[in-house]
Amino acid sequence: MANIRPVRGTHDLYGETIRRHRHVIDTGRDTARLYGYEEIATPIFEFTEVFERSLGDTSDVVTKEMYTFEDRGGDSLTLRPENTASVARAVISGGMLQALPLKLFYAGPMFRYERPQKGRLRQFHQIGIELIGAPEPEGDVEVIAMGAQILERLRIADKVTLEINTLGDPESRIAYREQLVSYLQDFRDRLSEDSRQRLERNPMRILDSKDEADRAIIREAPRLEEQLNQASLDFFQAVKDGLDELGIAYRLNDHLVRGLDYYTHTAFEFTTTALGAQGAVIAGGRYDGLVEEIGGPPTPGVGWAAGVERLALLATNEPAPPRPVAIIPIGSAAETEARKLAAELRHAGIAVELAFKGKPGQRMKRADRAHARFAISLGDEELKAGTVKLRDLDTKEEQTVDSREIPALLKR
RNA sequence: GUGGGCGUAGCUCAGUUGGUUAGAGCGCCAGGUUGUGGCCCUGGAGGCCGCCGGUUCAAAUCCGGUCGCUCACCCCA
Repeated sequence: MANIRPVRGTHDLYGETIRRHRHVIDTGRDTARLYGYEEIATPIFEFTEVFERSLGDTSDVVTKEMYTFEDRGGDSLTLRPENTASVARAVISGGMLQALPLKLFYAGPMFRYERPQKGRLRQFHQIGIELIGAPEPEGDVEVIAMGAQILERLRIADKVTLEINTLGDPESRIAYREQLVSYLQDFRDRLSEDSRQRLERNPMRILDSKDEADRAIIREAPRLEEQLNQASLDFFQAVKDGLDELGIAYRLNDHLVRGLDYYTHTAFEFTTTALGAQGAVIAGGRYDGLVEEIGGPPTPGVGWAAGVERLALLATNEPAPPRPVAIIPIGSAAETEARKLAAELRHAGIAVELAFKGKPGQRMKRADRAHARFAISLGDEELKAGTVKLRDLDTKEEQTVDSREIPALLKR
């Protein structure tokens, strides 16, 4: 029996789990609507090049986490590990850059070849937004505010902390990186093995190392904020002021970094301590160099992605599903009438639970299990009189009513 | 890729120093109740004890391997 199973790191979603999942996505989508963001759905796979160019060929995602395969035509394709690159590609492909700024929302599955653990899967789901073509810090603020509002609406804002940092503009960041590398070179032998590799590939990541020895070295390292030019400082200040205006609390974290060159200015994460080792539930930042990197004109952008599974693990108080009405025919003559009534109610927008078979007692039990609010029963007597019995399953009150009144009665 | 924990019914789990037909609770199906649910009672279905091999008169139990799940590292949502 254990022979047939889903692929490692993938899950079937049903019942309670998918209800929570849907709740997260619906909340995100509706909140995006409030901010004027339009939904976009891109394919779940792209030419491999799209991700290689956008994520950089040294990043972990590209070097060991992509689901890459060759199709029958010999093209190298990759299941999307994240959606920002796809959206940027779509925006270029579709000529959408003519009308900036673009405000986009997406939801869908992403794929990374990793060992699964709590809050981490091979197929997982993200919702996200991208604000493309807005260079202003007000854009960063809007995007962060939307994330905060989604957390509020999910009623998990109290479990999550917003952390922000700035990487500065390209000039500041490049200057800092050189300074950091030259500092760290002196401690090369004392760095952890992981960090020695990061020194080549992604030195800013070392700032976020969990290794004790690394941390000691980092404490004395030059600070990015000391390298920021005035434009970068002004930008970051504007973002912070904007958050303050909206009453959005945040914590500065100067170890919060992004590795790739096209990331600029703001980096932020909404993190929690409630999900084991996976702290980030929403993560994003400004990526002013990305669109150009994958072949479009220089175009600024800012956005974030949120892990649906992670949010769903936190948002355990999703609303109860709406309760249907059960129809219970008694005797074969009533079956036809029951089906007609069910059709009528369903066309009136009322959810109906109608069992295909069973004795009245069994059907009543089924109604109960479907959490029906009312049970409508009808047998020979009712057929003759043109009535049905309407039973309130919570109070057990039962009344005989004219069957023509039913839709109106239930609509209330 | 590396390390820890765990694999017995759909689910949560018992199962003594190896010893007959492997159990419970919940859930499921049916009956008690041929026109009325939740509670109760009775009965039933459902297990290659993850898989392969070894030790033994005898293995769910001991040993080896393997597969899977899970948590953690790296990295990330």
